[in-house]
Amino acid sequence: MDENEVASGYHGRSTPRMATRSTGWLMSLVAEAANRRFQDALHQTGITAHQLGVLMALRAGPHKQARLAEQLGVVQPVMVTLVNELEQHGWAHREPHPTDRRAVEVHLTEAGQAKLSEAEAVLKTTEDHLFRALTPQERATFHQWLERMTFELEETP
Amino acid sequence: MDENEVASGYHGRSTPRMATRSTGWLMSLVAEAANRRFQDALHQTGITAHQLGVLMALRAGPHKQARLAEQLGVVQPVMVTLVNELEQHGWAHREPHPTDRRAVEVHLTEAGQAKLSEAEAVLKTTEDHLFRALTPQERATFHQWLERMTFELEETP
DNA sequence: TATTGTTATACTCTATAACTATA
DNA sequence: TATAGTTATAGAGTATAACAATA
Repeated sequence: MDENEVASGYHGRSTPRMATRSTGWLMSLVAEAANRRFQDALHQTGITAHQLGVLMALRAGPHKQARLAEQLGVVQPVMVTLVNELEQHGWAHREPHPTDRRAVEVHLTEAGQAKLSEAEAVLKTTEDHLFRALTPQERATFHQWLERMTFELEETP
Repeated sequence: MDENEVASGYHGRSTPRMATRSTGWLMSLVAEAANRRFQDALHQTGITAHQLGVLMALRAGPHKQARLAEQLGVVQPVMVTLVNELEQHGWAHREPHPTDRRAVEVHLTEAGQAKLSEAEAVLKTTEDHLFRALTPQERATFHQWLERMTFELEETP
């Protein structure tokens, strides 16, 4: 990244210390590093972020595949692959839908629940490490500010 | 996104208000929205984030293509395409390297400088709008905390 | 022998189309 | 007519291989 870089949605690999770093650029940089760590941490448990997203949705109860795709913001063909993967790992399984014979109902298995707990524990550890530069109070304030920003983002796109 | 989602590097499209949102997940969410806005803003000026990154690097002076690729963290074939695009727009041009006959030297043109200024102005506006939920003081503190986090991230990967 | 630029190729992710079956 | 699931296909973005010219 060059010396006069500002927020651009683009991040180079090398990040020498420099004078001008806009807040938005910094945030993207940190978030990118965070996502990388989260994904690495998940990788060690053998699950992907997408797969984990499905397991999280399934914790609320069985879902139709189409509902899962809708909730997670992916198209149906992607969800087919995801549920296939979950079934191969034994973390979820398909059952015929009780009332709609077109649909399948995706269920969370016990192994899936265990993997879910494992993944979330790993993510919590990763997150604590990520925010270790902030005191608990600072981190709470940081969280509040992010909440405010998302609120505004949702109100006025 | 489901109700019990935590930081995972994955973000669904729909984001209903829910109880548990980890700080890391929130930050990724906001950063993702930020990047989307930055890219949309850039799109209106007709430049991509990657192209802008190259122009920013070129502001410090002419560069070899290989150095540009290195600095921006892309492989050389990608940089070939990027410089081609920049030349087509007239924002940069290749010249033979004065001492190394293998290399080309990429120069920023006046049109490139103008586009650079235009893009940065648009990004500044976008960023101000993005952080409008924070007071100037809060934003300054937010910035400091991010700086601290990046410092720690660089120290202990 | 290593580096520069380039082209060609492969791979990953995601998006779209098309099809069957049910509603 | 619309929806659910699936398969096949296409596209964007990125990574790798191979090459010629030069260091």
